[in-house]
Amino acid sequence: MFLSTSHNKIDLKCRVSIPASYRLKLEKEGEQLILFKSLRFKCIEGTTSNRMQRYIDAIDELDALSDEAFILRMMMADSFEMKFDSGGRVIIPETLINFAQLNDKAVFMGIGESFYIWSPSEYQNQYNHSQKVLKEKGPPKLILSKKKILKDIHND
Amino acid sequence: MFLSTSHNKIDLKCRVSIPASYRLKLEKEGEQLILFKSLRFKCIEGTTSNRMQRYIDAIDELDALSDEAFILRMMMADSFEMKFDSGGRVIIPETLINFAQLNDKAVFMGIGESFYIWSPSEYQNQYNHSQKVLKEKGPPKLILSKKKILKDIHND
DNA sequence: TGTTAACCCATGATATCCCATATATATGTA
DNA sequence: TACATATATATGGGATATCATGGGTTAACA
Repeated sequence: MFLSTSHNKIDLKCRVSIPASYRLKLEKEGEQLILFKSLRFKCIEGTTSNRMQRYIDAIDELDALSDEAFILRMMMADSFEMKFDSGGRVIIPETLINFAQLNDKAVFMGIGESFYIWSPSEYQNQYNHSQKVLKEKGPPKLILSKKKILKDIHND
Repeated sequence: MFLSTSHNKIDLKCRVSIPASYRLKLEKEGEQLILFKSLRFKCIEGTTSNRMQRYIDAIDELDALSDEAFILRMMMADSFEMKFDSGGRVIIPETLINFAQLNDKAVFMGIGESFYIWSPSEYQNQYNHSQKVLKEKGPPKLILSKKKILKDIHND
């Protein structure tokens, strides 16, 4: 799983080190790393080629003119397969840099089957927001029920 | 998989570079590149010879006189097997250039098992549409088949 | 003989590779 | 605990290969 948070530097060549623990997961599973524009947030999302393949398979099962198919195709078009250099870095495509408004710092946030790459300021916004919700509404309930899990996956 | 988007130039000889990552996929799988008129959009569709073979096989499964079979045969008739030059370019057949109304620019849009070649303006339409849908309806919910999701939960 | 595809080589921009160094984490020792 | 050493990770920069593109020359063919 992709877990933990780390703040890494983006150098002048748009290179950034992917956290070693993320790399290890990919390596163990023999997976490629895919980066794409998040459908929900102003951030980059990273996941395995295997998981991306499942989205691709889903396209074939949809009506090609449906709204879902349009969005999924655009998601694929905004996806990139990453290659690591010997130091475990990747070059983040310009499209994604612009989309997530990244400068010289990237915040990696592991969320299980995928991870997010935020600009420090967007990350702070999201963090503050979640703290606020936590304070107002209390911790989420029923987090392990099957219903909730299905709902989460569908919203994913 | 075919992923990512790139804007390449069509020169005076109707040559255009196929994105290197697409070529790599074809090469790794020992596949030829097939281009044909999209059945649904004003664009060229590209895929592997293997996938095209599956379309052909599908015809045999259908009632020979059905509309579906007819449409698939029409698709075959306007399909072209591409040859690469030493620089990774192909010459796009005039029929396809006209069909997709291409001029001096081609937008390659990878969508997994295949890719589209759009004129910049048609691509922009497609992009705008998907952004509009995303904004109005939010990310698609039922994108992964239920069978797979249940299987994944049990495997977790 | 004219048209067009196939082949060849050139070039600027950029990604990839390689090696060096800095920082962080872990391990060992007093 | 304090400090030193070792190992893993993150970062910097220069050399080299690759990519997208342009243009010319030869080969195929009607």
